[in-house]
Amino acid sequence: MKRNKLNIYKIAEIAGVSKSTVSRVINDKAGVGDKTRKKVLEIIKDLNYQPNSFARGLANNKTKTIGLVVSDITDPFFSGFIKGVEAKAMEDNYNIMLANSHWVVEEELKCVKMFQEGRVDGVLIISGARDGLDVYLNDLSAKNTPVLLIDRKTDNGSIPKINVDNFSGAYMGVKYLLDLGHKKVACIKGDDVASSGASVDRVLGYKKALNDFGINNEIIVPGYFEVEDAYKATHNLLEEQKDITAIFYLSDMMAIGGLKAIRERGLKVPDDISVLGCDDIELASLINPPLTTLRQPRYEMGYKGMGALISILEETNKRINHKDISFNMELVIRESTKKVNIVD
Amino acid sequence: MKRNKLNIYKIAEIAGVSKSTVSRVINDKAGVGDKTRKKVLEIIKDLNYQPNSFARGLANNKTKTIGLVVSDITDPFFSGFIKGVEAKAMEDNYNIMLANSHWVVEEELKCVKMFQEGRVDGVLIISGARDGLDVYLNDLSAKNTPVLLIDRKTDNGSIPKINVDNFSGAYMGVKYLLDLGHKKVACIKGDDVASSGASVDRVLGYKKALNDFGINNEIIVPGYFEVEDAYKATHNLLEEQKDITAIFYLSDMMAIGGLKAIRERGLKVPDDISVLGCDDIELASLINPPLTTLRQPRYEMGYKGMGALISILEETNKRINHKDISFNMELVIRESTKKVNIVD
DNA sequence: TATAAGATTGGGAGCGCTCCCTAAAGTGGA
DNA sequence: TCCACTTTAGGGAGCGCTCCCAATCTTATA
Repeated sequence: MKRNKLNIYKIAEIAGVSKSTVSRVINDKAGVGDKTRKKVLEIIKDLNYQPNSFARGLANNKTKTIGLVVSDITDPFFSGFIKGVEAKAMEDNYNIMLANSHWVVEEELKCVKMFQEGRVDGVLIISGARDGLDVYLNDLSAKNTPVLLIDRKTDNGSIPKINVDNFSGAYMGVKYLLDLGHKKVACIKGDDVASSGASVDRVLGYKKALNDFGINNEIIVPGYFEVEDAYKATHNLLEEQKDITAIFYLSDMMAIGGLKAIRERGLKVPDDISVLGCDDIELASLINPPLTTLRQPRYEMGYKGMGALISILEETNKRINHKDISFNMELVIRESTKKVNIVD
Repeated sequence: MKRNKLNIYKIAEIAGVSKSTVSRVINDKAGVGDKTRKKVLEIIKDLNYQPNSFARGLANNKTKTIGLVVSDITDPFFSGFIKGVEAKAMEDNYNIMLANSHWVVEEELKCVKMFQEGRVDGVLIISGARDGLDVYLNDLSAKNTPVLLIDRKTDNGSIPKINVDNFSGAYMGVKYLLDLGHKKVACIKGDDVASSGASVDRVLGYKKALNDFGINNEIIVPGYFEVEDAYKATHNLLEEQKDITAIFYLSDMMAIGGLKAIRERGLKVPDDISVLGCDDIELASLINPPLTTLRQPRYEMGYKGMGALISILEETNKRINHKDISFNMELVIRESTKKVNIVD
C-alpha cells in the first residue's frame, strides 16, 4: 500500500507485519518477538530506511534538535563553546540548529522565534545581546521551551545557567600582576551592559585585587570587547599615562588590539609593559608574544551545558531543580607578562 | 474543537472560518477575501500563533532548513563562510542545521545521515575530509537531496560547486614575491589529499610562477594546513636552507605557525624573510607583523553558495543546470613582505 | 433579470509516525 | 486438558498541516 515510497508501511508490508510492530522495533520497545524484531531490523538495514522525523515530531512532539543562539559565530571566543555543544549533541544524537544574533536582542528574539516555529526541543543561548532587556526569556521559559544560558546572566532564577567565575578569575589574574611588582595596572574593560555580566564582574575582581594590595589607583577604560576599540583605548591610555607597566584586557581579542597599539608606540611587551588577556582563545598562544591569559573552559562549558539541557529535556519530571554550574578560570602564564622593571 | 492547543483549527474557530482559509492566509495564497484575510491575520498576531513546522514538513515535504557540514567550526577559516551562509539563510527564512565532521569522511557521512533523518531540504558542505573517498556524495545527490559544495572538488560533475581560483591566486601571490626580487621562495603546502584540492592547485600556481621567472628551484614542504606542522616544517626548512628569503604558506594559520618559528630562529619578518599567507582570516591583519596574504572571499562564497542552494531547492524544474561559480583571490599587501635585501 | 464566469470558502483525504486498545497466540500449573 | 495469565501483534485514531475538489456567493454581462 501507500505508493512506492519508503515508509513504515513499506517496511511492514515487506516484513509481513503491521506498522505498529515496525514502530516498536524502530523505537526499541518491548512487545516484539525476537525473530520478528530481527527480521524487521534486517529489512530496515537492507533498504537503508530512515524514519521521517517530521512525522515523528508531529506524532510525539519531540524533535531531538536544539536551537543554538550565538552572538557572532565568527568570533573565536564562541567557537570553543560551540565545539563543546556540538560534541555532546553528536554523542546523544541531537541536531543543532544554529543562529547568529549579532549581539542585538531583537535578532536574538527573531532567532528564538524561528526556532520555536522550527520546533526545537530546547534552546541554548551563549552570551548574547549587548543591550539588555531580555525579558523575552521569561516568556520563553514560561512557554515550556526549556532554555539554558551559557555565559549569561538573567534575573529569572528558574532558567538554568552555566557561567565562569569572572570575579575570582580576574582577581587571580590581577593579583598575579601585582605579585610581579606592578604598581600601575590599567584595565581595559568590555561592555558593562553586556548580558554576560563578564565585564562588570571582572572589573570587580580587578578592583578587589588592587584594594587588597593597598593600591587605590584604578585605571579603567572601556574597550567594548572590540579589537578596534581596545586598540584606540590603548593608544589614548599610553599617551596620557606613560608610567603604566601592565594592562589587563578583559578579552584576548582586545589584548590583540592593544598589543598592536603598544607596538606602534615603540614599546616592548613584556619588557616595557606586561599584558594580561582573558579567555585563552586558540590564538593567544600563537601570537607574538604568546599571551598570558585567564583561561575560560569554553569547550567544557559548552559540553556540560548541552548535557544539562538534554537531561532537562529527557527527564519526565521537568520540575526538578537544576542547579546552575560555575566553572573556574585558570591562569595561563606565557610570555606577555614579566616582573616589573626596577626603574626609579 | 481539538483540545485547547493553539493550532490552525483554533485559529479557524475563533475567526469563524475553515482551516483551509487559515492555511491560505498563512501561506499567503490567493483566494481569500480581504476582510477575511485581515481578520485571520489579526487573530494570528494576537495569539502569537506559529504554525507547526513538522506538520507542514509532513504535509508538503519541505522543511525550510538546510544542513551545513563543516570540518572544524573552531577554525577561523570556516567561520567566515558560515557567516555568509547564515546571513543568506536568515534573509530567506531558512534554518541551518550544523554539524562538524572533524575532517574525516566517516563523520561527514554520519552528519549527512543525521541530516537526512532530520529531513533537511538540502545540504551544504564546506571543504571537508582530508582523506578522499567521498563516493557517498553520489548517493546523496542521486537520492535527490540537493547538495552544494563550497571549497571542495568532486568528480561528480552534477553537484554544483563554489570555489576560488586557487591556481591563479597562488600564481599572483608568488609572482608578487618574485617581482619583489626574491629568488629563493619556499612553499609550505597543505594537504594534497584534502578534498578541496586547494593545496594541489596552489602548489601548481607556485610552480608556474617560478617557471615563468625562470627559476627552477622549487622548495615544497608539507604543513598539512596545521599550525603545529607548519611551525616544525619552517624550523627544519630554515635549518637546512639558510638562504631562503621568502616563504609562501598555503594558509594563514600555517603562516602564523611559521612566524613563530622564524621568530625563534632570531630572524625578522619582513627584513630577513618575507612571509605570504593565504585566506586572509580576520587575524591576519592583527598579528605582528600584519600578514600579506591572498584573500579568499569567504563570506561572499558562503552567501552565494547558500543562495544557489536555495534557488535549486525552490525551483520547480530541478533539472536546470547550475553552473559552478568561481571566485578570484585578491592579494592583500600588508607588512610581512618587502623587497629582498640586496646582499651578495 | 437571468446567467455564466469568477472569486471565496469549506470539507475530506493524506503526509508518516506513535499511542492506545483489543485480539490472538503462547505458556504453565492444576 | 483447561483456564488464567503473559507475550506478541494488529488496527484505529490522531498529531497539524496542505492540497484538491466541490459548494456557495459575487459580480459583470447580455
